[in-house]
Amino acid sequence: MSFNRWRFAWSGRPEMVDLFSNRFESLQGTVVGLRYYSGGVNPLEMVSLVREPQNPHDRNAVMVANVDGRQVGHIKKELAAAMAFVMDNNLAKVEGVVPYRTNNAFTMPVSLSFWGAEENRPAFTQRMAQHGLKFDSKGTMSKSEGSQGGRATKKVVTVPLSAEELKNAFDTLFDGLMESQDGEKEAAELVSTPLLPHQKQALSWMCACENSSTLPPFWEQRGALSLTCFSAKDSEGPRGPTGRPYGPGQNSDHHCPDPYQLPPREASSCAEMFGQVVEMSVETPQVTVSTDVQKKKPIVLLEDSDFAVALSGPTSGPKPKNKRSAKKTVPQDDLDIKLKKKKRATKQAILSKAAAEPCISETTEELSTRATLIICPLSVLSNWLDQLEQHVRAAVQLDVYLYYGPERNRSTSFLASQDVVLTTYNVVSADHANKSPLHAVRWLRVVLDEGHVIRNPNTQLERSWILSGTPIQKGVKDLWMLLAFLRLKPFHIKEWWNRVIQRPVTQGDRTGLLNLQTLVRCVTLRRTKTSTVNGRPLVALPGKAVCVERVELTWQERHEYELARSEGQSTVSRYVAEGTVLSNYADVLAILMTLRQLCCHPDLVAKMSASLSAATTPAELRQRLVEKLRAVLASGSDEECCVCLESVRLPVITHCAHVYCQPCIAQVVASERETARCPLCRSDITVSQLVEVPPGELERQEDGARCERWKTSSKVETLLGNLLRLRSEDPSIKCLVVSQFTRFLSVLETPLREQSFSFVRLDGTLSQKRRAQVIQEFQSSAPDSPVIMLLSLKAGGVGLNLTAASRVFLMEPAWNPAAEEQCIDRCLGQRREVHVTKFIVKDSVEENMVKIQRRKQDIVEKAFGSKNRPQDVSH
DNA sequence: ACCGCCGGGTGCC
DNA sequence: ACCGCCGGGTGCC
Repeated sequence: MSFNRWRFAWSGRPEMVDLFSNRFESLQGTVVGLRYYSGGVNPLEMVSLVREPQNPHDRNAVMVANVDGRQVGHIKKELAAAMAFVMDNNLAKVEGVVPYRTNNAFTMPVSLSFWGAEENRPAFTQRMAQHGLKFDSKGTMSKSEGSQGGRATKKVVTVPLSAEELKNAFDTLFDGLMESQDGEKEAAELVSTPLLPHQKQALSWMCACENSSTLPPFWEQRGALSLTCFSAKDSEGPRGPTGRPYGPGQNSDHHCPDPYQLPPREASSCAEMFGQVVEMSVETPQVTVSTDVQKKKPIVLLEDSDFAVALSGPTSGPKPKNKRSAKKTVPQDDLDIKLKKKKRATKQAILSKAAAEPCISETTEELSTRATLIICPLSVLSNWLDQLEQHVRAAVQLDVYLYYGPERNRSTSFLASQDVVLTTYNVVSADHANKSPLHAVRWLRVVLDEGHVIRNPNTQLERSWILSGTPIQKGVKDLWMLLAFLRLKPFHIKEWWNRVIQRPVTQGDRTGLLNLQTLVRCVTLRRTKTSTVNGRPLVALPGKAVCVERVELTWQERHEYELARSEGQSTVSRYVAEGTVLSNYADVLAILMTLRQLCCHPDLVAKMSASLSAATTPAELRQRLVEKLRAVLASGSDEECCVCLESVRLPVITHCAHVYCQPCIAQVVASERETARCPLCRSDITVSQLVEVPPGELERQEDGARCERWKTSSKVETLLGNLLRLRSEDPSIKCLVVSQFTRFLSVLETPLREQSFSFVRLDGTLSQKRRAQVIQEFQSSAPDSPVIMLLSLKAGGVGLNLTAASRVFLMEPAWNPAAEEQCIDRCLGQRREVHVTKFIVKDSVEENMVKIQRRKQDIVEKAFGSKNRPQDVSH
């Protein structure tokens, strides 16, 4: 995972579970009443503690449940009385682990840990003391209850992970998966395209996932791993109604499940706990971006074998509608799902054989089907259709329905009769408001493409897969969403996720990290473009020929450029002499920006007033800052916020003239206790001093620029020459013209129109809908379809697929070579070679861009290092 | 539960 | 016999 993506995962606060993060105390208690309940617990397993305020026997009752949610017993009443107060008043959260089992069939010990906000500690301690539970300074409980306390609390001393170690662990979290899978499975007959070895492997793995009734190693080895805290199965099975039934006054509080109401469990409930993630392509950590950026190649395999029969269980309802083996395989070669490639993209799929939820299935009347539902972003819909079309044998009648558009067929029986139903996230959520037929069908399988976008996982599924290139965008918490969707027991319950993964990981606990790694390794398949199978690369990419075309400035352009350069150079020299380069970094960047813009077109340069230090009054300073900020924005450049390393959103500028996203810098300020400092130059900053651009000003700037008479530039002419030549050679060739400066794209529109080129423009300002339209137009092979796309480097988002282009013109070098690389990859259809032309102005800043880029990265990393290591905050 | 606790039966040795 | 002791009934909250 990339540096930036994991940023919050180890920077603490933002991902902190909640306020319940300080361990107050641990004590040993007793679980009683075991003989009345069926929930089993093995030694060292975790249990959850649930208040039962409605319990007719004791309003203080605290119920104990195992990982499966089955009731184990109750906390002994004296202790329950103390816990009830603590829990009801939110003084602390309680977690239980059963340390060992006695040979006593009626009670068991439970080790309780209390977690709460520090300010609640006194109230907590006092209350516990009132109930005769006192804690000494060592944090062990003295008095009552704990006659065997010594055995229970084995304090494990761990050295917390450093931020660096955590980061490395995250970076490699998805590495090395599926190293030793050696099974292969051929595609079904209906697939016309032969599978590559790694596809057969993945297919074999996926089938195994869907069919398997045995536990993945994760569960089997739980004793050896530190994930010892789970009961994979009810080892004792349901005890049946041998105990006394609930009395007549029993109320049906659903927090208190009545074991006698539940249908008997399948012999092996562990079969339900099962899930897999397939990761499809890889990224290199941004920190180590180098020239040999890894190739990315998304892969998707779907396979539907005849396991429906094998899997039929009590809740599955009617099974296969016929014996036609509808198998679908989409070889990766052409499946060109373009991901939300932020810095680099990773593609993953997650599968789970969803649990048969007894309590839910009785409430809904749903139509079971053997159909597969595929949900994806709109932009890749056509990809799926294409791929199905392309790889399914023509003679086979595969019912694929596109559930999209106002006329879509909402009949549940119709949908259930399909083999594949394709739809988009937007349709699902729009439908959801009403009564969605999608939710009324019990799909055999659901596939979420770009699944990291899911919010509310409520579908009922037999088995589900998630494909995602960016399973984690902000932090580990993102994974929870996916696990929840998959019903990956027990982690779909927030409590277990928090206890086992989230809190330990955010607190730098090695065990937590190990748990996370184990979990991920067990449920994910990762495929990267550089993955090898039997020592051979998975994919041979078609080449891309990159050539650099040097651009000579005209005499007049050179004159203007040199003026700006010498002025900038003297400014920088002065900063160097003063040793203030760092604190004037924004100025340095601005100077470089101006030079870069001059290399493209003089109109890109925003007029800027003199240095900030010339400002005397606060109002004047503010005005200067606004101008500076506006200049940065108006250029349409890809200025990055160095907190999130993304393009700046909601830009604000500090008094030290550094530009950040408003939320990012606000968070920095909030997280530093005393005085907050600018991550770039360490000047003191406060939120109130942050300056935003007054709304509306940006537009005015743009309008003003447009009034002037259009003029050309050397770079524009060079591009135009290329385009005209191409058109004369082959008028159907499609080109991408890529720039970081949206204003440059605007400049280019004029000559393109003059020369009657048919073109479209794609930049960050387009709505998602319009964007999809533009892409579709450009991808069309109709004779009058556009042959040129003006593309802003940063416009890339989910599913940008521009395979129609065979030529790419990069108008200027980017700070971040990976961004260029990605942009090029987007149009790499696997069919033909792509020609890439980079324009570089001779004897200019552009030639030094790569070096400058490195230096900038250094500074950003330093800024980070000091921010993320608390002990360094004071220098 | 091979416990603790309760409460009835019982009562020199 | 206003006790001790015995032994059966009993058992989460």
